[in-house]
Amino acid sequence: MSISPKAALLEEYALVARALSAPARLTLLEQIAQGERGVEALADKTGLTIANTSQHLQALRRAGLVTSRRAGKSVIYRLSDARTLALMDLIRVVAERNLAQVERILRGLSDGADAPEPVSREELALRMAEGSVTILDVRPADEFAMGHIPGARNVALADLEGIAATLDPGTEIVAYCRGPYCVYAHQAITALRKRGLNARRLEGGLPEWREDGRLVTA
Amino acid sequence: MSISPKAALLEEYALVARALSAPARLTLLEQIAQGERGVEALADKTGLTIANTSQHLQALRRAGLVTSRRAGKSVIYRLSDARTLALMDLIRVVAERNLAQVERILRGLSDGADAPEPVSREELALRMAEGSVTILDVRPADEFAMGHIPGARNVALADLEGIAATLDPGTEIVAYCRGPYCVYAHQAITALRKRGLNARRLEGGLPEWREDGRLVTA
DNA sequence: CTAATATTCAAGCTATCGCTTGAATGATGT
DNA sequence: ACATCATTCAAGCGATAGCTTGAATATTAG
Repeated sequence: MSISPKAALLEEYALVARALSAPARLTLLEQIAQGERGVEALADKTGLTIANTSQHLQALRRAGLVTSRRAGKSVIYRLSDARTLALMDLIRVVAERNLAQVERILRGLSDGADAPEPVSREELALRMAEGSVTILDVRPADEFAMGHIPGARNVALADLEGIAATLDPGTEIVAYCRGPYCVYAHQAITALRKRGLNARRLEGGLPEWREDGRLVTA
Repeated sequence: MSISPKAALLEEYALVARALSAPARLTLLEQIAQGERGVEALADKTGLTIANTSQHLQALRRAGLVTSRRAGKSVIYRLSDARTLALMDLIRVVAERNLAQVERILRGLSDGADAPEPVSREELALRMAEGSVTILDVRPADEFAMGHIPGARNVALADLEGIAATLDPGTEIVAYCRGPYCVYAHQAITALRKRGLNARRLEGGLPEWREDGRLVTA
């Protein structure tokens, strides 16, 4: 009565894909990618209830995408390894290349302004060495506090309008946020470019930067 | 009333993942990876009903994983591009590394025999140039007929027992099948090694070999 | 040991999924 | 136009997913 090994394998592979098939779990993964966190913190960040968050996290754990450990009263979840990020990114790439709807949404984020190609992490590292670039971190302050690209300035999207005037139009600006799923950087770039500033988006976000083994200051 | 762009994007990404979350669709993708095919052929190969197959194929198309074109009365489906294969493979890798259950199933396929590391496609290409290797294609004859690695010999799993005696124990044997989801090659290796033959599995299968831009003879 | 806190479990509800069946649509050849 | 063949559509069914609510289970503090 045992099912075939092939069917059993496919069931397991499907389990991994299924874990990535709910938007709520994708946002959870995006948050966990910023750094390990407990259930309550993740629930706060994502707006899900605690119980719901716990259930989603267990689904992610069953699929091998995250691991958990106890720390006192809390249970801390973290990504299993870099492959989880790679998988999320590949899904994003497939969606961007093949789904017209994604194209449309991303174009909508630019809101008429031209959206230049993102800056690669390598290029940014070079520019940083030259000191010829201003880096904006457009994530919430608490995430910034948990780690950010050295020299980056933390600016909430809401404060961007006020800050824009203080930025040098001559220096190139590079903005980043949580990662490839995050739209803050897109929106920041659009706002800055409308003001005539030379702003581009960083490819990926902090998790990818960190994954490259580059320096992150707490 | 419009939902946020972020939520809309996540919905699209989730759609891609969801397409990969049903075993039936994974087997369909594996078949399509062998070469483009019509609905009826895919239904035959997978054992699904025609209508069911058609519905799954449409889900895959909506997710951008496959494309279709009309050819006379038939509708031919094919993979959108190499990224679909890459995505399937990354899911497999994540499952193999992180899920104990997968480990167990794969070990079960070796059935007590030692399972050596698979042969990389590069290594096989070198060995082929030297002529120091026997290549076995353990897929069904009709798939073999649609394309195979040059010089490969097509052997059904059922006939393997009879063939084994005719194989030179001195020459290394490399077996392959449809791709990383296919278990025929695993089983073939196990059977051959039990007979004392020096057999290893090719990494990936024909689609991956083809994707590397290597020669495939019809 | 008891209280407080963080997480998980369990039950229930609605929406969706995967599959089947039977009818409708599209393209081709006579 | 008609018949034929391949595919898609539409309706229906049982099973499952995602969310909520309320209770149960660790773990630490007092």
